[in-house]
Amino acid sequence: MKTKNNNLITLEEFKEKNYGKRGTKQRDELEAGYENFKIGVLLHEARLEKGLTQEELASKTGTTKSYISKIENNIKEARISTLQKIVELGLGGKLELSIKL
Amino acid sequence: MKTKNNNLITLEEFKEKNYGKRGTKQRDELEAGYENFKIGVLLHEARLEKGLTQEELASKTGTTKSYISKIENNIKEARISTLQKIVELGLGGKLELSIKL
DNA sequence: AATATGGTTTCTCTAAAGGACAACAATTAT
DNA sequence: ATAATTGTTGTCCTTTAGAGAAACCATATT
Repeated sequence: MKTKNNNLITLEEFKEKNYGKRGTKQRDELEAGYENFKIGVLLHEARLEKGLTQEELASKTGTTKSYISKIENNIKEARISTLQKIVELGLGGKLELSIKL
Repeated sequence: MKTKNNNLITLEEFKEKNYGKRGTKQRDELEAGYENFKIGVLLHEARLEKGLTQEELASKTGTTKSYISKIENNIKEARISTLQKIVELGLGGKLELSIKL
């Protein structure tokens, strides 16, 4: 039996790693949804929920795990169309975008 | 008195022009929210609500009206960060993004 | 007819970013 | 210890965003 979620870090660990502990400015802004888009967190979260590795997600989408990693860590800003592809083909989900006035 | 909304085409006209009349495949997909993001429509709609011209929106954002036009017509795919800038600085709104699983 | 306004389209150009590949680090299992 | 799995990071090449300016079209106004 193939063990899943072996080395998958938790969302909390991920957030702390990238944005610091709760209580710090950056982290609070993230939780509140302010600041720049942290699409990486969204994607990371969604991937965890599906129990997929970066590699699995990548292969489903025709991209690479390194690229997935960079998106999740906000090192690269993926195109909307690319995000869409990843979310739909890779996660079977839907990317939603709206403008609040 | 400066007349506003002179030559602003309506959203319906805009959609019909770019995606065809209601009942056509492409247009129906648009209305249903499927297919690629029609972020252009969202932006166009938001701009109309604010009663701004492309030029006004452009100058507030430090970009050009030709660029705004291209985004609205899905000729260029704006970066998320750029969209954010336009929505926040230009329209005083907020760009929202989410992943639905 | 001419002028003004709003929008579309075409062109050129360059700095920036997308995205792939491979090597690397870190954790866990054997 | 070592091998396997997951994720990160450095390098590299190619594509494109986005600026800038211009011409063009449509509609409305004088």
